[in-house]
Amino acid sequence: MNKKKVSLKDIAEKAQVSTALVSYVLNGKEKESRVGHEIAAKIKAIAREFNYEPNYLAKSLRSGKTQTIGLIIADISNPFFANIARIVEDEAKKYGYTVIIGSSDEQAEKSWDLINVLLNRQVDGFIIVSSENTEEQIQYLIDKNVAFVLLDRHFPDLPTDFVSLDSHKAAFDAGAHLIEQGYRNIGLIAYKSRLFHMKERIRGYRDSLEVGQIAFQPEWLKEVAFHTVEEEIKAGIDDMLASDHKVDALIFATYRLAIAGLKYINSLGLKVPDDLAIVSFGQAEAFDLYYCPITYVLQPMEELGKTAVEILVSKLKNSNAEQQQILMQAQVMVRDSSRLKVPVA
Amino acid sequence: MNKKKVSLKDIAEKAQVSTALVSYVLNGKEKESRVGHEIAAKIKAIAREFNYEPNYLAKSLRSGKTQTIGLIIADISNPFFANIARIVEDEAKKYGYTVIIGSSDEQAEKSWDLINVLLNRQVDGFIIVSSENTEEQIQYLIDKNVAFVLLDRHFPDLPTDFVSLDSHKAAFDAGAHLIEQGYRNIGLIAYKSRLFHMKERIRGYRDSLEVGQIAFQPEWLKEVAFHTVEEEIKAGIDDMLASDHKVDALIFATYRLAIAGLKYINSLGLKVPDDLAIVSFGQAEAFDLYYCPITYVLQPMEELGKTAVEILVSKLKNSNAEQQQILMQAQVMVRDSSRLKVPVA
DNA sequence: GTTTTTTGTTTAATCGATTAAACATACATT
DNA sequence: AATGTATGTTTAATCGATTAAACAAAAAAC
Repeated sequence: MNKKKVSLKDIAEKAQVSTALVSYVLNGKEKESRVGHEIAAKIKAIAREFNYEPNYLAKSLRSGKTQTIGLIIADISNPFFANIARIVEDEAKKYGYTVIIGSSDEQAEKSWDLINVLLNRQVDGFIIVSSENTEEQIQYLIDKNVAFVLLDRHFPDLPTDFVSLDSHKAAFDAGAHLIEQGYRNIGLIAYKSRLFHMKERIRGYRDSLEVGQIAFQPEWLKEVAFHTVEEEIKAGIDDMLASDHKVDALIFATYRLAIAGLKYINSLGLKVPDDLAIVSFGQAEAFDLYYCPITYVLQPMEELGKTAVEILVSKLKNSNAEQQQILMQAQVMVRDSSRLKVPVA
Repeated sequence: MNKKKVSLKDIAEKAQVSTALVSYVLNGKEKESRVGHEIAAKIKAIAREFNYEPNYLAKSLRSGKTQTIGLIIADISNPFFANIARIVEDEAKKYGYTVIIGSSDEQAEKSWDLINVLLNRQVDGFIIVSSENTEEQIQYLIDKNVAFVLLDRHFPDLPTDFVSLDSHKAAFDAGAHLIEQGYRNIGLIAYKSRLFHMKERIRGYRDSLEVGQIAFQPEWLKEVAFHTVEEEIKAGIDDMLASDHKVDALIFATYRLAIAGLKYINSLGLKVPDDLAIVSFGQAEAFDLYYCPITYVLQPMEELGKTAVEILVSKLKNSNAEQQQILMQAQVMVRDSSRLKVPVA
């Protein structure tokens, strides 16, 4: 609906030259194309006067580059991803890229849709937080030779660039921390998922028990389905508490799980950490506000996001740049919810 | 980086016809353009076989429409805006639009940048959550005849479409609710801002006191600057508590303010609601998790977002559609933080 | 005074799709 | 047979920018 925009042609007409000259001058190619000084100055003046802004569509159509990145995440209304999105947005802008965000809701099908929509929109590349069962999508991108970087989650069997968290180490540290604080019956609530990072968190947790010489009890590990989190968490916690090896500490593998779990723990009237110590992945304001601040696994969000953009941009510049596979370290931020266990008298 | 995409021309060559026919057929204009049945079928078959997807850039360049909406918000990492963004994203997709989100950080300058970047990207229209002092930007869009809808905030003096909350009524209700629950010394923490919705929240609060026949005390109202929220809130709460008319209830005008305020209230060891009742704007998970669930002003986010998209889309379809100015009603969701005041013995 | 080189500028193809207008046929009317 | 009307299909301009190649005129070389 804009008033007709100023085009190269308008400037060319006004300056009485061809559009070629205008293009050369406005792209700083006066030297190579040896444009006359006076004409160049004249063109610049007119461009300024007309407030000329090039048409990105035309540029993109010609160049095949849109200076646009597609960011696929699970859900922008989840604080974790919203944070990531913000960081990616800011970082991309530094390199002159615009970001288009799409939420997959952890559904492979939606993820497919997004990839297709964004490819149609000719994004130059993708940053993807993969959902379960999307290996074929990734393979498709590889086959099509589309540039992309996986963020936060990756597939160990696929040869892709990625920037993820060392989930095994993070979960191990979380478990080790609880053990150190005197807890012995430690449960983990994770998602039921084939995703590698989730499997790694489970493995890290179990390894921490093993190193701590604690015999793992099957009922300590609950893997809940994405779409029935609320109910399964309740049942899971009930089960853990009814166990012969009643848990005295609980690790949540993600922020969403922690929110749901803590709500239920509240409703049971359990006191944290006396009745149940807590460590969770994913920092959030909610944790600060809890009556007992929650110990959490701090993920280097800023670095994760920035590095992903960096890698993608360098791939876009040089398509045969070396593959980068980066695992970043998390840090256990100790708060009250995992304070030293008071031995039961 | 994709393998060369299939274009109309490729199909035309394969089918031994001109690109015009292919275009007609694939756009369902076989009838009007009376394309032969066999040829049409052939073209469709080839298109399917080649897995043809039209190039949006070319389409857009020709049509002048990009089927893209620019969404300008304060900060995507703020849950309130992230929610809005998600709703807008989903709703826009239903109409075939893609959304590009930009965060202004409440800074007029960044907002300008975003508008320019997005205009260059040829977005068809905007949905804008305005920052302070951006009236001239809005006026610029009006002058340029760019389609847009203001969301959540609007300028009463500018003739624009908008979808906002009835902030006066919402704040009034919040105040009235507290009065009804027996609180008499009610404070309000708001942003220091010229923005209308903020002024309205303050006015609504004051009107509720007046109707409740409570004499307003200047120290009950704190307007804190955006960039020094933390410190100013602390000072403000200290002041309210030290007052001769010590507050027994507090309203927060936004989610961010509530988070900062509650943290400080926690650290002071005050108990909600016995020492201080609370009502806040903006629902959030954090409120559910608080030891005493927070009474909040429920904004009809879903409807706000959907309606904004709807209005914008109808404007894009018909540029002289009637101007829509919609104020939606919020609802006070009563929880424990504003329970009936227990009279001090 | 030619020929070559340098300097300055224009032409025209291209990216991929859309669409009015022109152009062919075939068929129907009178 | 001449004319009119459907029915199919192609041509070519267009959106706005880029850029190799062609062209022309002036300056340098011999």
